[in-house]
Amino acid sequence: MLQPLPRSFYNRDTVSVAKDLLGRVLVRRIRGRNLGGIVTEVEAYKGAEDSASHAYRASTKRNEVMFGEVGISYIYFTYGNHYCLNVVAKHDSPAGAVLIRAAEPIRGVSLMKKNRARDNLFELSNGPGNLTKAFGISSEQNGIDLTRKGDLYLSTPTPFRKPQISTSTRIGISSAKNKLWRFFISQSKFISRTQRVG
DNA sequence: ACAGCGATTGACT
DNA sequence: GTCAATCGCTGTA
Repeated sequence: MLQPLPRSFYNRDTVSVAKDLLGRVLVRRIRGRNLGGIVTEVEAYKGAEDSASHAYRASTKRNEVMFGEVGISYIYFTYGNHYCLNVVAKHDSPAGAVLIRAAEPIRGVSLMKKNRARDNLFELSNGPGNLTKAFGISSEQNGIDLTRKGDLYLSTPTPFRKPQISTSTRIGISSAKNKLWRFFISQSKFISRTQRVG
């Protein structure tokens, strides 16, 4: 039985949580079917100290969960097309979240292929927008408590070995480009496209 | 009220 | 490699 990661897991520095999420499993239950994927790529976003973060300025309708309790999902809509999944994670700071950018599908692959209208295993959840589409995640899942064993949570697979981690700058941002807050499993083939260096 | 653009993607040259 | 799609958020008026 896979138990959700506890609240304390997310009550740490955002960057530490981001790295520690690599190799964990994302679980999604949708209409009685289960989907699962090993997290392979993440990015950390902080608050007032991070100009690339949605929480760089004050709390708004969109980013309010980033200022709230840790272990809660933060899902936003972007580029008129895509949803991105984050987990609120921070310690002694007002806001912070980890963007889940890619995963290796391990359960419910056929449904993911249907959701993505694609057959290639490596293209199902290789990017934040693709991942949410494969897992059937939209703004309806914003604000979910990921420490409860519900329709969406993160857990530790068995067996679990801490993966080797590569680091880089974050993708698609126009400020704070110097921060090395993107982390991914070294050599993984399940990484957002053209970003596999390392 | 409105212009500009984004934590992206897929199609195309 | 390059670029359009698409709409909600944000800053400015």
